[in-house]
Amino acid sequence: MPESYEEDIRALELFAEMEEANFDALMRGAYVQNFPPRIDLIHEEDRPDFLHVVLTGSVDLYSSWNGRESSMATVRPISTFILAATINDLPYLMSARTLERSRIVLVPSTDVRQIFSKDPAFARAIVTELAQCYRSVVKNTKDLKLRTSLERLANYILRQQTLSGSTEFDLTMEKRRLASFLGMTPENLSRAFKGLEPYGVKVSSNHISIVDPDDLARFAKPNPLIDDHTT
Amino acid sequence: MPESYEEDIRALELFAEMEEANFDALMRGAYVQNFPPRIDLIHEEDRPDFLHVVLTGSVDLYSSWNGRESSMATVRPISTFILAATINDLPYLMSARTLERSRIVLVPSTDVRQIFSKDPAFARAIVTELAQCYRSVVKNTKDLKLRTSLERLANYILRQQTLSGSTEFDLTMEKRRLASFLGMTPENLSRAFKGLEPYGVKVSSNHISIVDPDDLARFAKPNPLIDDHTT
DNA sequence: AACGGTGCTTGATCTGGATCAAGAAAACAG
DNA sequence: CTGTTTTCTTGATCCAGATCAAGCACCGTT
Repeated sequence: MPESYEEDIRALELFAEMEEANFDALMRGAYVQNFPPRIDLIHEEDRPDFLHVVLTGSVDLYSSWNGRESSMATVRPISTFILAATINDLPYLMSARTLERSRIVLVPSTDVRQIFSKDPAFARAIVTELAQCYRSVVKNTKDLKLRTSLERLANYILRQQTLSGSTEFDLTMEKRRLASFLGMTPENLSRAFKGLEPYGVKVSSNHISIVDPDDLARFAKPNPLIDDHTT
Repeated sequence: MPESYEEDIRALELFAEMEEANFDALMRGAYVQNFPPRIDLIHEEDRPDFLHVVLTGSVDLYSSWNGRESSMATVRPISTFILAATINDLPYLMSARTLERSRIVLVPSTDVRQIFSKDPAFARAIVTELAQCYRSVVKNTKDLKLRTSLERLANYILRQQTLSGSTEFDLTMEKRRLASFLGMTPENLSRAFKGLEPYGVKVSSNHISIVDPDDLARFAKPNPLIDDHTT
């Protein structure tokens, strides 16, 4: 197993502070795999045999019920999913599929649980991570329950602007997935983009440019307790 | 500080396995308080000075944005809120108010964080609790994104039936709050109850009776990955 | 270059759910 | 008990967003 990606994993907050010996033990049981696009990695209801770490590419977390499907989140390098199921050894609540060609590390769940119980620094990191995940989902719920679809899109665009650090950027996912993530249909997303034109949002293909961010913000009314996903 | 409620708290999974000395230290800094109905306990954006434990009564967790408000969850005895903010020392994402007269224990957050870092059993329990909270919110999101309001109500009724262990039970919250919790207006909740009559749901005031649970289940299609809040 | 496939857009229509308004029923205070 | 307030219900109307249908743009394949 090449040293290279182990360093990347070690750099993750989740693994940064743990004992060297324990980290090595975790990595000993782990292995890397390359997946083509659109491959189902895990499925709702499965047992969490592995903790997954995305090294490159991207992964879609989605859920289904009664023939309907909804995109819940996107996992980008370098981060893990789905920790909560692994830790409590309970069935996955979401399915995961690669969006593009992806390199993914698989760490046996039993190893994670075992080392969790003997490495306090690792335990501390897991708690921080879980609390963060929890807070993210709460923010997402507030977004869904308190805002209209137009407001959700406006705030999504402002968040992407912050992430990219520029008033011009490319969408990081295809529009049909964005629609599902925001809880709307592709048709309505198309119309919603049009609906934001009066606030200075220009869209061509997957390129977005914001004429006047303040103008857009006056409509979107972004709020750190919903939109700041770093805390 | 009377022994009585300390035993109740000790019985909580979160505190059950920790060292006696550490539990005592936690309780030494804690104090109990009685609150009348409809008192705001904490407010979004506040710093988490205390971990709250509900001994009696009930507490509504809700959120606001842009003049709108939505009920997110109800906390019933004996359980805690809001752990995630306390642990990571980050602002609350939700506000909390008493629904009825309630006895609540306040445990200083600094004590919780300090003892968390030196008591492995306590750390383990916190992880389990956080993972459970996380999974609950994910289930709630799936409920919201994958189901119509009528389906959400039908499944809510089936969940309450399971909890009460009977096909007849009383609603545990007023209808306007239930509506908000389910993501609909009070007017529409009223109509939704009517809409479930064909499936054998009878409502009079806050008393519900289900004529044929199987009939209702055929419509509601309950799913453990959304509706079973014990895992 | 022609092709099929897929995603995106646009228009027309439909519907679930929100809003507005008013009356009925409870809950509460004096 | 009585008047007041709040919740719940019902009806009428309105609107956001879903669905249906068709055309268009893009992209990799052969």
